[in-house]
Formats: sequence, C-alpha cells, structure tokens
Amino acid sequence: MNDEDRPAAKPKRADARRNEESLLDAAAAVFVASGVEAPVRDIAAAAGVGTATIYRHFPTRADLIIAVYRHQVEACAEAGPALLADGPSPYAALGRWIDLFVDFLVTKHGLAAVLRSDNAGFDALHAYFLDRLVPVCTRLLDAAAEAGEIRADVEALELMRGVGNLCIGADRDPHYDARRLVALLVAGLRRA
Amino acid sequence: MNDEDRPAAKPKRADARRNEESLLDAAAAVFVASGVEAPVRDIAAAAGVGTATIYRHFPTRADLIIAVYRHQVEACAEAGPALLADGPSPYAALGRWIDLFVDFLVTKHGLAAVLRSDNAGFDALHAYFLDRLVPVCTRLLDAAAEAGEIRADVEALELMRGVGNLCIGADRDPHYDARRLVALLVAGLRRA
DNA sequence: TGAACAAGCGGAACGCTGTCCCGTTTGACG
DNA sequence: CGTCAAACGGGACAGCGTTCCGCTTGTTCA
Repeated sequence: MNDEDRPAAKPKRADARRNEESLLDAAAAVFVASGVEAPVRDIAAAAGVGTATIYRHFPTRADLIIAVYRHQVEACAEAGPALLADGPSPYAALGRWIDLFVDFLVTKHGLAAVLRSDNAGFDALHAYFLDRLVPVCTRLLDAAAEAGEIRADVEALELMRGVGNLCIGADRDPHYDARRLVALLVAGLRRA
Repeated sequence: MNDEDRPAAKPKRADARRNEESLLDAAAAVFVASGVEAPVRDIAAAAGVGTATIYRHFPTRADLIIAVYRHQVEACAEAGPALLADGPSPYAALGRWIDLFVDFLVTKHGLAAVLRSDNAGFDALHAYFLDRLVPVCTRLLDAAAEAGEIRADVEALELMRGVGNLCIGADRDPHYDARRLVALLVAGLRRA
C-alpha cells in the first residue's frame, strides 16, 4: 500500500525520487488531458524533466501507466470480495464489480485501447491487470456458477478481455454506450 | 458490381488505371501479410510505384481499405436478406449473419482495430461499413424483435459496434475467441 | 506522324513520433 | 570540501505518414 515509505527497496538519490514523483503527477495530468498515449515529450515537459528521465524510471510506457493507476486497480481488486459478501447474490455482485471495472476503464482516456489483447509492447500492463483482476473475477464467476445463476463454461480471462474490448472508444464517442453492451454480454452469461 | 467497365466515370489515363489495379492487388497482399496498418511505403514498393501514387489514387488509407474489401462487404450485406428468407427463425438468421461478419473481421489482420469507434482519420471506412451493413442488421434485428425472440431496445449500430470491438485482436491471439464472446453478446439479446 | 500539353509519376523532403546516447551536472559520503 | 558514480537533459537517430516538385509519358489534334 504505502509506496513512499517502504523499507529502502532501492536506496535512490533524493533528486531521482523527486523526479519520479513529478513524473507520476505529470503523467496523471497529461493522461487525463490527452490520453494514455500522449507523446513522451509532453509528459517530460509537464514534469520539467528530459525525455531520457522517463525511460530511466519507467522503461516502457506500460510501467508508467501501471504506476499511475496502481491504486485504482488495487481498489477495484479489493472491491470484488466485498461485493460478494454484501450483495444479494453472486450474479448481482459480478454485475456490480464489472460495472466498477468498466467505469474505471472508460474514465481513463484510451486505457482500454492499450489494454487490448493484440497489443504488443504493453505486455507488462496486460500482465498486471490480468494478474491482479482475473483472480477476483474468477471468484465472482465461480460463485455465480455454483449458485446456478450463470453457465459454468466461461473463463474470467475470456470475459475480462471481452469487457475490455467493449470499452474501447467509450470515451470520445458519446453515442457509444459501453455499459449497455457490457450489460448485454453479462446477461448472455445467464443460464438458459 | 462491375468496377472495370462502368461508363467512363472518369476518363483516366491508361497507366493510371493500371497503377490503381496494381495498387489494389499489392495492398490486398500486404494486408494479408502485415495487416491493414502496414506502412504506406511497403504497399507502394509491392506495387512498384512511388508513395505519392497511393495518395493520388486513395487520398486516405480508409479509401484504400474500402476499395480492397468492397466486394466482401457487399457479399456480407447481401447475405442478410438471404439468411432471413432461408433460416428457421429471425434470431437464427441474425446469429448466422453476425457469424459471417465476425469471420470477415477476424480474417482481416487488424481490420476490426481500425474500424473501432474512437478512431479518427478513418471516417470514410467507418461510414462505409455502417452505411452498408447497419440497414441489413437493422432488418434482422427488427425481424427477431417482432418475432418476440429478442428484446426490442437494442439498435443495430450499437450491436455492430460491440461486435466490431469484440473482434479486435482476434487474429494474433489464439487464446482469444471472439466468436464465443460475440455469441455471448447475442445470447444477451434474448428476451428475459 | 509527331509535336505539344497536361495528367501522372517517383522519390526526396518535412514534421512528428519513440528511443538511445553522451557530455554534463549534482547529490552523497568519506 | 573533494571525489565520483548516479542521474540528468536534450540532441541524434530511425520509422512513420504526408506533401511537394521536377521529370516522364500517354493522349490528342493537326
């Protein structure tokens, strides 16, 4: 949880630490303004550093994106079990949780697009999202399947990729309602 | 239908006509090999022409893509009414037609990705696909809705965008089965 | 047939991108 | 306060789409 004061994973120089933080702040701001695919130079300029400094701290863009959104992904992951415990039914909990996931994706300019499955060069981002969220989704899915509310032959990874893909372009185009389509997909899970 | 011998829409020079055809052949080959986002220079090289020649014939990449796939899109559009006439039920026809559409998208490297709704600069491609296929889908959807097989509050455009998005990355990743997910989405249309 | 003209051409040039490199600065520590 | 490696900045490079310009070539008309 606490990123700032963990016990000296790497004894970095003070200026390096400061720059990393500036970079995270600047990246967050630029991502909001211009999307997660904003030019590296823009982020560097916003942070008041050179372009190389970005690559020094975050070797790939995926690393930077992960660092910026880590907290929110954690929050989403932790919401899963909570919803399952509180909700009226596993299926309802699944629906709610997926809504959270969709909300997260559509409010981050272009995040869903870089998360898509055919995207080489973002392996780390892909892996992080999947490692963190697929187990949560699996648990919800299993619970709903055991309760007999949905069919049992759909994997969490499969579902999440579908949801992620449906969220692509949900920002930008106000006529495209990703939530509705995701709801349709989730409705398709129901037992016949 | 006949593109070659329509009554002199533009009395072009013979070499221009030849180049346009080379370009179409070359583009088709390169699209298969490297996807629809292959570098312009590659396509030009494959056709044995300069880069400017591409832009002269096809001002935007979307125009080139449309020209290459026009026949197949037409075939897909024409299959709609046929399926509706032959099929056991409107819902079955809808499912079959969407399968055709999905097959078309996933077999064209990266086509689904450029068709996505947030993609600026491909307006012509977007418009062509939608103009040609949305009416067909609408008819299938309406028929199924009237037969009481599916809910009536889903628009063709909405559905097709969802299907298109689900097909993104279906090539490249053998673990991602767009067909299954699309089937799930279509299953979600059923009346409750 | 052949000369004149414009349609059409190829590739160099430009701007923008991500990425890498290298000479310089600066924080940390003895 | 001197030393030195960690860290830095921005320029250099390569790959892309797009545009421009001087040259080539098909066509036409006498």
